[in-house]
Amino acid sequence: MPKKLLLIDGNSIAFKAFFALYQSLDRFTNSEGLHTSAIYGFNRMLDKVLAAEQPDEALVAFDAGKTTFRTEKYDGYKGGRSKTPNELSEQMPFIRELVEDRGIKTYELANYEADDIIGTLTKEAEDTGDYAVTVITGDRDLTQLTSKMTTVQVSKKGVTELETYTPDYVLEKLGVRPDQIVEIKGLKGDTSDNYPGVTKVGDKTAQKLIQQFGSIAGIYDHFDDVSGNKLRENLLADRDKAELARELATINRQAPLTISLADCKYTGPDTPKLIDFYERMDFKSFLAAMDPEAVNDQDVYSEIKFQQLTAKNISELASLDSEIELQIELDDENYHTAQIVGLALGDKDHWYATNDAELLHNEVVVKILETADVKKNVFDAKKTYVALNNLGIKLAGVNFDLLLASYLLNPANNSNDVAVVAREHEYQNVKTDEEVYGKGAKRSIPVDQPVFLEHLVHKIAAISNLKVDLFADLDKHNQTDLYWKMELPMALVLARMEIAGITVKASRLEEMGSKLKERMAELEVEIYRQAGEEFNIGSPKQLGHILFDKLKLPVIKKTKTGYSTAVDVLEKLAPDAPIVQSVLDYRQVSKLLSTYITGLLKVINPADGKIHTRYLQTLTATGRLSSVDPNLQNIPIRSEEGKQIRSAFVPSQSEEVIFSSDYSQIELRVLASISGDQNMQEAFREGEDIHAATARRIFGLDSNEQVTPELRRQAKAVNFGIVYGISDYGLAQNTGITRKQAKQFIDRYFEEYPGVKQYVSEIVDFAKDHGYVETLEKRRRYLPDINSSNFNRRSFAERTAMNTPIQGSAADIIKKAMIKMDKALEGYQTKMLLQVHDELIFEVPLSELDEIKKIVPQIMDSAVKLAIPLKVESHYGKTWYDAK
DNA sequence: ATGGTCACG
DNA sequence: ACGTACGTGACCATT
Repeated sequence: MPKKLLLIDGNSIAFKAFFALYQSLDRFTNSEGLHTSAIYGFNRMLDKVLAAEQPDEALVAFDAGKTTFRTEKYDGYKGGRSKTPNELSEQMPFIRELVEDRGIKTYELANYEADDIIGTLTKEAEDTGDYAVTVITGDRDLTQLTSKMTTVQVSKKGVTELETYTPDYVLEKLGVRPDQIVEIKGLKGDTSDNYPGVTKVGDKTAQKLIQQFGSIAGIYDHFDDVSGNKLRENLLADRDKAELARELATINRQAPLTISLADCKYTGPDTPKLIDFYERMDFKSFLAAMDPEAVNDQDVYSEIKFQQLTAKNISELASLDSEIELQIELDDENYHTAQIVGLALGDKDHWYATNDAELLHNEVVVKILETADVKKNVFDAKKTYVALNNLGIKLAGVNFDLLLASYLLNPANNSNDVAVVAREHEYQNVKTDEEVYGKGAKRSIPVDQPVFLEHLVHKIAAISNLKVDLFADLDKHNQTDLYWKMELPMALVLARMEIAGITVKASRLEEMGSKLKERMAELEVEIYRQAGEEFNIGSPKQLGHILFDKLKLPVIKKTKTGYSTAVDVLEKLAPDAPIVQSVLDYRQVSKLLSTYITGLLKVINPADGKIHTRYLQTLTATGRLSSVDPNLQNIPIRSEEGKQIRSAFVPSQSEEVIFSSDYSQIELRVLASISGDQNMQEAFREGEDIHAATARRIFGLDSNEQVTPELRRQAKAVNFGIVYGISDYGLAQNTGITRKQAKQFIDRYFEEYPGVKQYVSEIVDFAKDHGYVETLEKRRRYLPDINSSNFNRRSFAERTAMNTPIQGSAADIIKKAMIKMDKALEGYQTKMLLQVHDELIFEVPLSELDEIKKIVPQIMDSAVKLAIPLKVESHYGKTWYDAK
């Protein structure tokens, strides 16, 4: 039996694998943001080939670098190729590691390509005699190595699909012998490697010539026999090119290798290393194939023993550990109004579940829940607090919140489904709610079925299993304080605010609503009159038809689906046609009516006349909160008509006021502080108007010169632009100046604020090196696109790298303030009700007003110590509208 | 379900 | 040359 030798062209297979999976590039990333598509494809190929070949010796050859003996011969060799995408090059070191962990030798040699290494080794094998050689490549050129002893397999689409070349197959497919392939290539050249052959000679002519003459030398030896004048002319003119091309195409089979076949023993995988590698790459299917036992424990949905909790066995709970897992199951997302439909709790050895919510009132259960010394591990602490509070139970002792921890580790892992989060962290033994309850209209909770209780138990088991790992990961990220001192206490503070709710006067909204309805009817008539027909004004499609087809107004912007009718477009058209202004007015009124009048009226709780929003603590990428059902963070303020909505937001008691404090310019202060820019810090320290100060600087005004409102406006836009991650295009778009002017402004800005310039470039570098950015309090955001070869994705990631530490640190600051505030307000009747990113809103009894006026700004000011002071402004009044 | 629009910081 | 300002949620029309 001849020995089996397997030789693989590493670079070309990596390329093929990468582009085969290019569509799914985003699906193949590990938890650290590394792309893994080519690694994955490469490994699929290895699996298949190793199984098929069972080689005695194996080697994967790689290209050593850009310059080789071929580039010395011909400058342009492989010139004009676009750069290897970063998403691929970042994977190359891992492919080598993979290959070695699988027990296969890797090799590269300066000045030579992988082809030449493979060619030289096949020669050694053939000279030795007793070998069967298989070459795996993505490059057809290697088929020239085909011989009796050597087969070449070229990957087709999908990488694992291989086309096998034997000498017979080469002859059948290309019409020439393997050793003549270089002759063909000499004649026709190679566009992908960027070298020319003979003019006007392609596949067909080259094949005919070589079949007739055997080689390029043969053509010129018997030149008289060549037919066709034009062809003869070209052959004569391009003889040098043909000979050079032949040389370039020829694989060097005498490369000065420092290894030989004896060094290429295939040893099989180093199993522990390979398992570790698969784990780092998040390759679950490969892992499962390697180590089915480890997987059976974890990766398959398996039974968990539990008891149904009943009035009879409920006393057993008293003997549970001092640390338990707890899941309260609700019938609706909105935990303020939802009903409890199930409950699971227990410790590692004893799980209990029930669909009888009444059992929550049992004194044994209440005692456990309200005792802080019994630690609770949950999924979504805030939800759990509120749901239990609805029953009058004050949950205490929350320890681990799987949702919160997962969000802090990576804010992209923020699903509100236990199973989705658990799977992110490699724990599989739990199903999603959708898998158990169904989705959409079919969703129903099988309250009377064992599957339901089983599902709940699997949830708490997941929480229990992930606790140690996630705490360890938080520690690795230096996020222990972020979790314990900021986010976990925050959950309770937010729960209190949501439960408190804000009183909204329905009568006031209704009164405004009827006026708006009248106004809308008037505008409707007016618009129909000007359009000459009736149509649905709320339909961008129909409106576009009226404005641009019927009335022939100029088209300024298009959307994917048709004409854009967005405000900035309509504002440009308004001077030309009165109908446009009417449409703008109609839009404003209709927005107020549907979102803020009807919308808010729908969510006033009839029991207490209040609105209870839900803050989503684990949603945003930056660490901000968001607010839903309803969103109370976007109540109108910019237009007077809209601002009136705020007059319906009132204190819950008479003799109280709405009190509001906001951070002034918090994001720019954060920027001044983290960038260390002395000029910007000075402006803040001197208490200057930052936009005016910026205008002075970038427009070079003397200290006694007035900053005009226009200059201030422009400077303000630049300040905003910096915070958003500036680009000249974006700034121009937003301010209506030219892109060139925008660029000048930005350049001037960076000259005047050199610290900011340095910060911007350093933070982007940091992101490129680490794959993430951090806020003041170590909140982290991963930026998988930061090294993308796609300009758009990369640019977006770069802007995000600049913006996230600013926006996120501002979010950290107000969160800290809120936690301190909650403590400071103990013993007061004053209640913190709302948070709107840089603003806190309270209801304050008049009797406490004087004190609150001092306490609130003092706490907000001292939330963190920055290089420059924070500034807080406060207002109050009878309604939210009047707190200005 | 998705896209357009518009409300907020 | 590429074609964008950062972060959100609700409503409506359309598919």
